Amino acid sequence: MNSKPEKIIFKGHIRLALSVLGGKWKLEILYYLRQATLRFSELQELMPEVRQKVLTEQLRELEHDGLVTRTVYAEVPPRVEYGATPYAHALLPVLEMLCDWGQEHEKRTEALAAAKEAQESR
Amino acid sequence: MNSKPEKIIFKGHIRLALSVLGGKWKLEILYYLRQATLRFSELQELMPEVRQKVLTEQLRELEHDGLVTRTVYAEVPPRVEYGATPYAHALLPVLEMLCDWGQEHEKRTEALAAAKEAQESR
DNA sequence: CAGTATCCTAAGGGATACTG
DNA sequence: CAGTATCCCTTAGGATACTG
Repeated sequence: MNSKPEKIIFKGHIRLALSVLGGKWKLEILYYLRQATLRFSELQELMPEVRQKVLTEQLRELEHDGLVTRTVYAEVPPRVEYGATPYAHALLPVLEMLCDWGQEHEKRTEALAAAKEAQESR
Repeated sequence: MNSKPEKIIFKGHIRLALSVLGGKWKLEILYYLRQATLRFSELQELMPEVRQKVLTEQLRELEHDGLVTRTVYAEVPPRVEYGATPYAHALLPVLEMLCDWGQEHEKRTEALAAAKEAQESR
């Protein structure tokens, strides 16, 4: 058996992950679905900048990739609820880290900008 | 002070992170630079599918966002080395998790496909 | 070696309108 | 309510060629 401790990351795996998560709003959707199922309209309210069409598309793709569940209630008016699957939940820590990093990055960028300004007004 | 334990993720932070890491090859580049600095040509060999122009662009953007360092050695022929900054290193755990997840996802997808086939030949 | 300079294509989304 | 159906447009990234 190959017991090489070397960490081998197959390019394919990053690429695969990116292909699934690459949509502009997918991570955000998953984040909103992390704890509760939400109706389509609730997601829309949370993300007003996203067009219905696009939101639907992204949800369909996430569903296809097994990250969200879609439950249709045969009522009038129709009700559709979206939830996160276990596979999506496995992604949450990643999301949180990404977010923390984004926060750090923001701080850093601001600090840099401030420093630059100070230098320019010198 | 606001001691609300509630986890607030500002949309902006995911979006910010995505805007920095969104390039098609950026995560992969960062991965290759995780341990050692590499020359431009070495990166090219590692990622033959990426055109020079694109590789250059992605590197420039990463540099601009403070994720990679670019060192030019005034030699003939020119030598340029790229390295990862501490900010990039803070991202490595995320990368690894993403990768692991990609691997899981692959397995799952294969399992699903196999199951489907079995059912169809029934 | 490590780039720029052009040109071009594909596709992910955006905007608006219509419907079961 | 929760979608489809169109049309359109930007832009990231690909292909090829040229240079300090």
